[in-house]
Order: sequence, then C-alpha cells, then structure tokens
Amino acid sequence: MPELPEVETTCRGITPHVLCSPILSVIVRDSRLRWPVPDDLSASLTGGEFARIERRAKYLIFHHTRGFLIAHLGMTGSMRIVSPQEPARPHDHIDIGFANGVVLRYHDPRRFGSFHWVEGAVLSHPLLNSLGPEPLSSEFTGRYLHDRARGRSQAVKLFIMDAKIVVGVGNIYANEALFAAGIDPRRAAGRISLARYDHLAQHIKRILTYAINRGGTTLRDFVGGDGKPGYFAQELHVYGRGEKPCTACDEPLRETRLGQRATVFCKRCQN
DNA sequence: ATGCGGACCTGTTAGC
DNA sequence: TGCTAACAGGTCCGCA
Repeated sequence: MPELPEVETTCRGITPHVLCSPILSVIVRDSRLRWPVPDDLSASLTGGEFARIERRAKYLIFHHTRGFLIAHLGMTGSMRIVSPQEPARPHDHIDIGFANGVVLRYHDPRRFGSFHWVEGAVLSHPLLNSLGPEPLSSEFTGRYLHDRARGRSQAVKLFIMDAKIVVGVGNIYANEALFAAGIDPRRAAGRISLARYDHLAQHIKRILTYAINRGGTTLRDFVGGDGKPGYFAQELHVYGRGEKPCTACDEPLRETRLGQRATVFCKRCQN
C-alpha cells in the first residue's frame, strides 16, 4: 500500500534506469486498472523517451517527448526494473521496454492503480488540478492548516487525509502524526488551535521525511527484486496496534473507525 | 461548498 | 483441514 514515501522512493529508484532511452515496446497484459488503460498507450509512448519523472501527490508524472504519462500505484501497485527475458509473474500488467535493454514493469494485484496519457498542460489534468500543497513544501504550515480548517466540523484525521487540503497523508501516517502531535483524531478540524496545527504540520513533515530516507536504503530492490520498499512496522506507534499499550503511557490504545478506516489513538495522550 | 457513504479489487487473516 | 466471510485501504463519484 504505497503512501507518499513509497511513491517518492519508486520515483527515485526507477529514474536512473529509464531516462533518455527510446521506448521500443509497450505491453499491456491487462488493461483493467481502476480506469481502463488507454488503447493507444503503446502508440503514444513508442518511439519517444522520458526526459524526467516527477512525483506529485502519489502520482508519478513521466515527461515524454510527446506528452505525459501519469501513473498511480493505487493500493498495491509497484514498479520494478527487469530484463526483457524475465518472465512475467501474475499481476504484472504493463511492461515498457527501452532501447537500453531494461523493462519497466508494473505490478498490481488489486488493480487500484491507473495509467493516463495526456498532451498539453499536465497539471491541468482533472486528477491533478485540485490537489492541495505537497506536505514537504514550505507552503504547508500549521497556519495553512488552521486557515483551511476554519468552520469545518469534520474530524481532523479525515481533514488531513483530504487531498484537496494536503496530499500524500494516507491512513498510516495520519494515525502516526496525530499521535505524535497529541491530537485526538476525532476532534473537529475547526476546533484546533494554531499552536497545535503547528505541531501537527511539523510532525507530518518529520515522519514523511524519515520514511523517505529509510526508503532510500531499499533502492536496490527496484532492480530485479519485487520493487516493494515495505514498512518498518516496528517503528509505528499506533497504526496496527489497537488494544496494545501506548508507547508513551502504557494505557491500551483505542481502535475505532473514521471514514471507514482503521483509526488508533491513545485516549490519555491525545485530546 | 461540505461531508459522508459506496464502489472498485484480491491477498491475507479470522472464524466456523 | 477446508471453506466462507471479513478485512485492508487510496481515491473518485454521487448524493444529501
């Protein structure tokens, strides 16, 4: 389940292997992703090359000679670099083959991911044009959150997971950041002080940055391996630890649901 | 505009 | 042991 650090790690991991090499072939074994893979994806890509790959939110944007490939990894998507001889495994849905002899292979068991081809202004694409700021940008601050939260009754956890507010904060990191900031995930977003939002924004940045740096140690996995950076479950304070003792006060952690997602917090440490 | 539930999908885990 | 059911979660969509 790629969150922002995994997507960033994927971007950095595949970039050196696929940049500036002509695309020779595109194989779509299964076009049934979240949205159907465009029929003409191969025609669009073949013959051109990628000049740059960037991440925006959890999307990967491939700058191509003639346009842009936008890819999302969904819940279970991953990309890895393989040789053309490497037999495709189950759920290996898309291959992009390059003149330099490598294949970029997309793997996605649940098929929640998606591939889009766009020409023209890529950031105007409907999937990208209403996204909030990047959490690691200078634009993302406690003051920004505080301003956007004015008058909102929505639970703060759902608020920070809303991509229109800020991108890239998935369920795991939302749980962890709220614990670190000592904020009850159920609290109404509009009833949190600026000082507390300052702390929350800082913790979101700290946790995401840490995870990205840790992801860097698994970059080699993008060649030949399964391309899955993986989590460091032993470093999570609340996610997946319902009923276990709080790492700060030993009180059993409470587990509930917010927006149909697992929400874990400490009733004593978070309010 | 905001907020919420439903839908998508399948590997893994829990329960009978 | 074998089968079925629940669960996991990012994101878009549609409705209130």
